[in-house]
Amino acid sequence: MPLPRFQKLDEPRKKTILDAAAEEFGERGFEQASYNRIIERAGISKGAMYYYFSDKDDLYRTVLDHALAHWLLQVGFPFEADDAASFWNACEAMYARSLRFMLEDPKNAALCLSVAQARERLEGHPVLLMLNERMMEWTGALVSQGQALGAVREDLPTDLIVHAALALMDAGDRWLASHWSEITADAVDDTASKMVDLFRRVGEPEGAR
Amino acid sequence: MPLPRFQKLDEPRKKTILDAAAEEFGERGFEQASYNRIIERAGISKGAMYYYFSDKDDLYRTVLDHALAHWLLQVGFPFEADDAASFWNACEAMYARSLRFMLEDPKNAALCLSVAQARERLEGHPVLLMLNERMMEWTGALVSQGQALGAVREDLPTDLIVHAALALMDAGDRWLASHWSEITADAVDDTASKMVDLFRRVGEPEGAR
DNA sequence: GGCGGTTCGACCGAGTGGTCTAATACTGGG
DNA sequence: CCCAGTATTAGACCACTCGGTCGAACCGCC
Repeated sequence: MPLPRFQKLDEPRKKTILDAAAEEFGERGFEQASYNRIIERAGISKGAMYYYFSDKDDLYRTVLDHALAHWLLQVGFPFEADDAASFWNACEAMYARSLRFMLEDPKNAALCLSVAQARERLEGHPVLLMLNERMMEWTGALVSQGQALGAVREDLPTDLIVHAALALMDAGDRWLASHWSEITADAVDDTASKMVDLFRRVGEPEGAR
Repeated sequence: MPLPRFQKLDEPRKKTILDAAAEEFGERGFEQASYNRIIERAGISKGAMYYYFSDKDDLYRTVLDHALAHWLLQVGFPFEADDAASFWNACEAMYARSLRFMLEDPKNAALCLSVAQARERLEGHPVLLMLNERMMEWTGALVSQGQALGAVREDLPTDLIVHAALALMDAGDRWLASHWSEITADAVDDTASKMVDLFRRVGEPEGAR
């Protein structure tokens, strides 16, 4: 919710500002990020910045909104499954999309990771907590769908499965990050397949294979 | 590495100071923690604090050292395994100890979680990074032991397994934290068993059961 | 009295998020 | 073409917190 004036800005200017903010917030998180430094990075004056955003909070929300929108667009869809096998295939495809997203847009990737961090710390900026809750609901829905298709076990609390799934996802991201240079673009599908196998092991009903 | 004078303080005074610091650092992490606030909490003057610790960094290291020492003592040992089955049993016992540690000493638990956080963010205070590296080496050794006993698969990169294991552990802690009130002391073993089953699913060789 | 170890808190410079005024750029109407 | 009035920009300034310093005071002891 930037002040409406911001929307009227020409595209490159908007991008410059949002990019600078995304970098700073991504690198340091909300608290540690310096509004002054963002202003400096964006090559804009303080007055101008406060003319477009009411405060640091406002800018943060705007930047996160953008990143999340990108993520949903690029990763979340399509997801179509009508039996257990196609469910796991769809997961694999989605995971591969997620990897590509991280690879090609590290700036937004860092922001998305900060959402995961809020989950890990159980605290953080209210906006992070809210996004994280949405993320968990979204994952919960996915798990339920899997259960309905017989792809996911039902003998554990759903929220435990959700936590485990998200944790594995983060672990994968982290492992990927520490092997960044070795991951060529066409190794993505292979990696996704390996990772989703871990998800299956955790999530599949006993003796499903 | 507090200044040697600190060691000569009487026990309750030391405890007051370290507790205050552990709380603040545990709640907010190194950067966000306020040295001034710790001083206030400890009910001590600034001059006295700087008389015992050379700076914020020094205090942080000291506090983390204490917490880690406690953890190792209470959780790390004993761990004895001479075949696949006893390996997983030992894991279960260790996980149960870890749960008890978290339950009965939330102050230190929060500090230990901040180490996990450094892993998740791939950055943080140098001391956190170092501790985290030690933690990963330690887990890596555990995985190797498991592999030697045929309890852990060898078809994945070791460090991926380590990342996955630590992630599942954190997920368990988090899930536990959000069900804090429901966990009675004697439910610990049951929970540990459930959780280690997840570890087994991820870590065991194909078709081991 | 004087000495060393200890405690105190005023003070410092740097950096924070945020405000405000004055100057500038841009607009449409006469 | 000029001018009034609005939209935009610049950056000095504000109060505050931060980690850290320092000289004075205090205390028990010889």
